[in-house]
Amino acid sequence: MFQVPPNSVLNSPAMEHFQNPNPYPTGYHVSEFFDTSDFELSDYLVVGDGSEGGLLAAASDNVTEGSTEFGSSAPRTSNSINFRNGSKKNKVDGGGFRVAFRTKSDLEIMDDGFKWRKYGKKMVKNSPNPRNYYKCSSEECYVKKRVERDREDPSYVITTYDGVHNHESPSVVYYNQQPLMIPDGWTLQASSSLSSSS
DNA sequence: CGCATTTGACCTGCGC
DNA sequence: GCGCAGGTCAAATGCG
Repeated sequence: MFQVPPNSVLNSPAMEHFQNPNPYPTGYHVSEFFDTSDFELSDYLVVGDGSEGGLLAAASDNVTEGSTEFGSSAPRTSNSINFRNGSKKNKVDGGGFRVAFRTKSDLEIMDDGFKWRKYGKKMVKNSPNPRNYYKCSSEECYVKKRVERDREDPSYVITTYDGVHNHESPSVVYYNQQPLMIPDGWTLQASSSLSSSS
């Protein structure tokens, strides 16, 4: 079931960006933007905001700062799967930050409220599973995401978002009309409190 | 027929 | 400078 993210992560500048203003509306947590009946959100990792070097925060028992792979015990090579800030090009498009999720799911395509266009697929070293590349199909929106299966446990899917949507999700209208539902174990913090607490 | 996906080629950065 | 690996492009293909 859901794990409670450490407050250090929730209060991080990147998470503030993540909750507000986009891609998700103020006050809602990301989990509410996935159909959680199909998968288990187990880990997530904010790996950079695109403006500073290095990791911003790491969450869950399996992720430690300095080891940017989710629960991997495999030795790292210089070019193994990594979530270094900026990756190889040291650049994050789409306005900003990068956040990665590790989710238990049979489905690699999850409806997060945005429309994505696949533009690439690549076999990556040290992993039997291909990595898929998607761009937001909205005009003037340059957010990208990468989706791949966890090589340690193929039942998990790792999704990495690059950037911030500059438009609202089609689902925002729907969610704004719904009563606020918070999954057990999650805390809800308004973005204003996040701002003032820093 | 239009649009999304596939997939091989190409580009770029990094380590040796 | 060279080779490797990740990321992107774009023509071909498939599907509704």
